[in-house]
Amino acid sequence: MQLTQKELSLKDTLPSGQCFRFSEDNGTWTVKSGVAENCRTLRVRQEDLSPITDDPYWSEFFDLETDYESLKKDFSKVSPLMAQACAYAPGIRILNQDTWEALCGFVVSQNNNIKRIMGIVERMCSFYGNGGFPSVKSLANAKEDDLRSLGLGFRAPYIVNTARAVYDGLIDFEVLKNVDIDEARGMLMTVKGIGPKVADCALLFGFHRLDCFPMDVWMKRVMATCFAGQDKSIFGPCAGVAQQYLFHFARTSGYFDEPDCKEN
DNA sequence: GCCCAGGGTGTTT
DNA sequence: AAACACCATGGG
Repeated sequence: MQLTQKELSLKDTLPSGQCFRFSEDNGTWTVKSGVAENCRTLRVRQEDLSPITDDPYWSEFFDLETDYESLKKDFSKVSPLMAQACAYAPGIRILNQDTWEALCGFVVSQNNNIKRIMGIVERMCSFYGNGGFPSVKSLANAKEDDLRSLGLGFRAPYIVNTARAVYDGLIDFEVLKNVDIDEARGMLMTVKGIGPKVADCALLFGFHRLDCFPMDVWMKRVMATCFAGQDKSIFGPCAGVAQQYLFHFARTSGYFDEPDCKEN
């Protein structure tokens, strides 16, 4: 399979707040995914994406099966701003990540910034995962003080709660994958420390539920400013994909620095 | 010093 | 149900 930068942009996809274990050095990207001994490492450059196209695991990770050209075409009809967001970074894709890693990572993300999230996750991987992401069991048995020493702060008990809920079977990924989206959301939110935003991010990036539409501070800004009185339904059944284009555009383009953009 | 960050919980109106 | 304080921590 041939891929162009328009179809997959590493620089627009990896640092767009979906995943927290990647780095870039002189054009070479390193991505890690998965728990402990099953952790995989990808090294790839934009000029040669064959390490992704030749490997089924990474092809799925970067969601190569979904037709993003078709989605962007439909999104662009919604409004000029949506069209602008699609054109701004057309190579964004929704990552299909390890479920547990995504869920846990977005518990870390709350009231936090992406740079610091990445540092915390990296320290968690060193401390508990021998370089891979910490297993459910290791975090279910973790001491809160250890987690606080890694920088988790008030999120420390939330991590333990989440891990225990999964370890004890209260949260069952196989069940969550097969139930209605609102039910899945509700089940995740029974954990103290998982609210609507974290649940939506986990479902979008860890369960590949493309209709989930996480509303963080940036998306609240976008919707209030440019889609007042409307909701995710205007973007159709894959609204979560539109959300990622809007999120990345809002956060990196500077467009929303001075809110004079009502009519778009 | 202040405000913010891919928020959530608990309490007060 | 909507508004608010509070939560740890580092960067601007």
